[in-house]
Amino acid sequence: MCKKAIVAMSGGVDSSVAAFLMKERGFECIGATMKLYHNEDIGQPQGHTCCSLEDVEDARSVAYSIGIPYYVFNFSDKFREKVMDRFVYAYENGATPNPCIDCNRFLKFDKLYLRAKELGCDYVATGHYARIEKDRTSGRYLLKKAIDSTKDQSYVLYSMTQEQLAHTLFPLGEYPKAQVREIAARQGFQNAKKHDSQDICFVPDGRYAEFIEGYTGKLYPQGDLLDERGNVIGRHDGIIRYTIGQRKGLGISAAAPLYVTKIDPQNNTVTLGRSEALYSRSLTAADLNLIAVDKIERPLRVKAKIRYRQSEQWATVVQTDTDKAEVVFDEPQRAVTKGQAVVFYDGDVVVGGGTIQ
RNA sequence: UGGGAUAUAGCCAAGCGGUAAGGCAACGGACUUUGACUCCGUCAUUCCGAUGGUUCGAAUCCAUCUAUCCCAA
Repeated sequence: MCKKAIVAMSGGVDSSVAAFLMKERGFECIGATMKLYHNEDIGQPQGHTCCSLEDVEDARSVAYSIGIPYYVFNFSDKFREKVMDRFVYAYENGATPNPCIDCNRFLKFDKLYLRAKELGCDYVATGHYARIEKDRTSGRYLLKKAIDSTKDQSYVLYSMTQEQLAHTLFPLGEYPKAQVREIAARQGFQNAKKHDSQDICFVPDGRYAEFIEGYTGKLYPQGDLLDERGNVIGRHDGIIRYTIGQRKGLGISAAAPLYVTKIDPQNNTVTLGRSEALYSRSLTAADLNLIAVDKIERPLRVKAKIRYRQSEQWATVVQTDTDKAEVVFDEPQRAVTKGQAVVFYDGDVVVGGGTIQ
């Protein structure tokens, strides 16, 4: 008998084509959109968010046209707890979160996966650009980069467990983006020309600091802007508005551009320095998740990424605890930022990753 | 009410008689399924503290005024 899968459908092109491909491959599919938040909660009366009414209608339309049942699941409580609250907490503590990673970890491959099981499904399928393969020798499921390297999303999936990988399918992993759009157009999907999403889904205008203030009802007080020696050189507009390596919006005129080099939530200060002051050679990763191996037995040579869009850099990883690792780069890296993810690669294979401390 | 110096865009600053460099900041755009970085573009046309003067022509020379700084009292 054929396998059964839930396809996460956001209303966008990618997940629509993913659903189509799943159906083509003979899976018994259920289309599902996760209702992650209510627009009132994020101060958006309407508009382009990843689960707006408009998106739900796009997803429903596609599901109907390919002939699969379609549901909307209300996961807003979980999303609030595991994505938005953590997002706010990170900024309040001087870190810079990546909510997409949390959404994958706690919603798509946890909450949605559990729901899939309840509905008798064997798999969760999504429109991510990445590949999953089973390694014959180790018996482990491997997470690999997408064929289309320009769209590869393996970075935001590093937290996936073996069980999750065993029950997840990424039908787009083998396709270039252009071909995905062609398929959508050929199938006559109404969202075939819809623009690629960007920004944080629950902060569609990109003004995340305003979101945090609206969400928490708090105001984040101004504080001192410090130079490298600790001298006060200006005022900042609240610690949540800054991230390591940031140049814009500091308002301080100097001989050379200044960048944020340190954020101190205890003293409510932000330190500025020159570009050269931003480089560091090592970092500590927490929340370590390993995919290709069970444990890093000895110092491992990898290529590592410390942010979503960055070329990989040679590094050596030493596991120091079950969920911790030390990473030393061959070359100093610019703006290593607390809260962002570091992901280790061996060629196309994701070895694992963690959260930068 | 002594002597000296400086006054150019939000900040720093070039310019030394021929019709306002550059950097920083700011703003706009590109890039981008996180925040950044980066890249591209814009940014002194009642004009160079004010008022007069010299000159074909002045931010550039001269005079006066104003402001600020330094030294001496």
